[in-house]
Amino acid sequence: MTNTISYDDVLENFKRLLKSNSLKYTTQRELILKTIYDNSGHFTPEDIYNLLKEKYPTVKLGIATVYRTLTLLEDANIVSSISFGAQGKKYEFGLKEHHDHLVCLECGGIEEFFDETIEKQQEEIAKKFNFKMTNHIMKIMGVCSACQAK
Amino acid sequence: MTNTISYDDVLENFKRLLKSNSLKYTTQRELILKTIYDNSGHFTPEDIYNLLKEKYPTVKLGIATVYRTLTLLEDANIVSSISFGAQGKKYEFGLKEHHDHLVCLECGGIEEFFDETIEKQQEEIAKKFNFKMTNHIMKIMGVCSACQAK
DNA sequence: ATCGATGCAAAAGTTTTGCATATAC
DNA sequence: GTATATGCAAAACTTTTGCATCGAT
Repeated sequence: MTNTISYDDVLENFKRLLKSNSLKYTTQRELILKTIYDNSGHFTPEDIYNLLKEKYPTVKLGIATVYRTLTLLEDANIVSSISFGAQGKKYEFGLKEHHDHLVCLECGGIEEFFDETIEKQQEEIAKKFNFKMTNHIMKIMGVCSACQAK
Repeated sequence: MTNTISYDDVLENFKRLLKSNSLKYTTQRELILKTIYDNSGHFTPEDIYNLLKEKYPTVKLGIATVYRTLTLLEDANIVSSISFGAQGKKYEFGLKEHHDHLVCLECGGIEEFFDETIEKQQEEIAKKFNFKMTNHIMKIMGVCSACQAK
């Protein structure tokens, strides 16, 4: 699923956000944001930490900073988190087109999809329960095409 | 959402399961199962531990047993677990009619619903992706009717 | 009497916090 | 120069495991 916004725009927005909150623009914050933007996957804080350690061995980085930055980015609605069962909480770039997930129980892989019928029906349900919907999550669990073939 | 089976039947099935696997029927296992059956809510392992400690102060019980029993019950498809965001993994009785969840972000309350259109559409999506669906989860997050009125 | 279950405490894993230092502004 | 961010290590949680003992069969 493609991102709806270019990285330059994301970065500019992020800088503006930092400035308006008297927060500082640091190398660590930029790299964490870039990692989540570039990789279409879904990452745990530790995944991101390891990826960055490997890719930029010279940059000083602590796991605490990853946690702190993810919280910051989530509050700013730049990334979103989602719990994938036993695997724990994962983060993904939040400014994609809205989509839901197919989670493979064999390989842990995640595919994304979007379905108009389901989107509409969710609104109907919220209305029926007089529920003010801010977000929704739908996950289909099973065995992906590739793993069935194994 | 009502349970589709009486507690007596649940207990009988559980005893049969234990027997056929050379496992033992213990007070702790029965109390944990009963707690999940009786309370329509969604519990963390610690919730269950605290509830039982309070209700049956004389029964010896360790948190490890709660974890072990929940794993056992989940493997046997008697309870099911679901991750509710930051709140971590929660367990609920699994032999209810199938349903999905409305999660209130204000009060943490959970309402259940069932929608035929969504069920059908999920099967369509799985088919489209050649995905062998074993389970699915859908959560609508927002503010419940009661909290909007506050 | 046997074999699995339990509680406890230790260990492993994950996330948060305090603090001295480093860095952006 | 000042205020915030960072890394590190310690602390706080959550979940799992090893082991001696207990209890169901």
